[in-house]
Amino acid sequence: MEAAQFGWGREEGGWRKGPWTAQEDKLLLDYVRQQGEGRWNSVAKLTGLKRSGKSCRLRWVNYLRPDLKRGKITPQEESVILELHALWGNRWSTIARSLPGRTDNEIKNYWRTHFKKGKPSKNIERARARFLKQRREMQQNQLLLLQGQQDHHQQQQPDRDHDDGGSGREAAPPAVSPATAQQQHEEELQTMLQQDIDDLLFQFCPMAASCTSSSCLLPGASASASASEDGSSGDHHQLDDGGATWGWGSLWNLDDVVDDVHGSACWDTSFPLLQDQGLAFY
DNA sequence: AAAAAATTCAACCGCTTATTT
DNA sequence: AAAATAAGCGGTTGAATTTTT
Repeated sequence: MEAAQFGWGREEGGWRKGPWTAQEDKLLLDYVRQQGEGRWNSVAKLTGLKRSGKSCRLRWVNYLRPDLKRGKITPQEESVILELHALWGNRWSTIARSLPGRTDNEIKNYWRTHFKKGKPSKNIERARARFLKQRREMQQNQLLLLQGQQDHHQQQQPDRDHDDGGSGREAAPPAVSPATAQQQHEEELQTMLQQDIDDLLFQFCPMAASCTSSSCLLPGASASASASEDGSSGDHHQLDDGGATWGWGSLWNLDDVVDDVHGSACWDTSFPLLQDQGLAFY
C-alpha cells in the first residue's frame, strides 16, 4: 500500500514519519547491536536513517526489542492489568513493569479497547466473570483455611458453655443444635468474607466489583477515569459518591502508592493473582 | 458479495522529568 | 546554577484489518 499518498510515511523537517520499513528496522537493529540502547539521536548520524531519535527509541521499545512477547494478551495477563489498573490508574509504564515482554503502549491499547469506559462489551463481561471467579476461589480457600483453624481450636479447647456449671445464672437453652450452629457460623463467615471481598473489589476495582449497576460497572461514568488519568485530581480517598469517583488522592504520587501498599496488610488479600504469579511491583 | 461499522494497534504529539554540559 | 539535550510518559490519531449487516 502506498502510504505516502495519505501523507503517511512522509517526510517532515528532514525526518521520515509513519510506518517503518524492513530496511529501516535493520538499520536500527544494527545500530543497537553495535552501540547498545540509548543515544537515539545519534542513530541518524551513524546509520543515515532518516528518523528522529524519538521515533527510533519508540520503534525499539515497542517493536524491535528482542525480549518482547508477541501474541495476544493471556487471561492471566489481563487479570493482572485489571488489578494493577485498579490500583494505579493509567500508569501504563508502571503496569507494564509487572508484565514482562509487554509494552506500556500495548497495555494502554488493550485497556482502551477492552475496558474503556462507555464501552460495555462481551470482553468486559468475560473479564469480570474471570476476575470474580478468581475471587470466589480465593474466598473458598480462605474459608477452608479458617475452618481448619477453627476445628483445631475446638479440639484443643472444648466448648466453655458446658463448664460454667451451676453459676446460678439461668443457662439459655441452645437455640439450635451444634451442627446447625456450626452451619450458621459458616454462613455468617461466608457472608462476612463476601462482604469484605466485595468491599475490597469495589474499592480497588469498581469496574470489576460484583455490582450490577452501570455506574458501578463503569467507574468512568463521571470523573473517575479522568481523575486517575492525570493523577492530579483532588484529594479524595473515600468513595463518597457511590463509586462514581474513585481515586487515591495524594496517593497518586507513585512513590507514595508503592510505599503505602507495600506496607499495608491488605495487599495480600487484595491482589492475590499478582502474588500467585510472583509478580513484583517493580 | 459488498458496504458499513467496529476494532486493533503502530506511531505520532506534547509535555514532563532526568541527565549532561 | 542554568541551559540544553535526551529519555520517558500518557493521550490521541488514523490506516489496516476484522466483523457485522
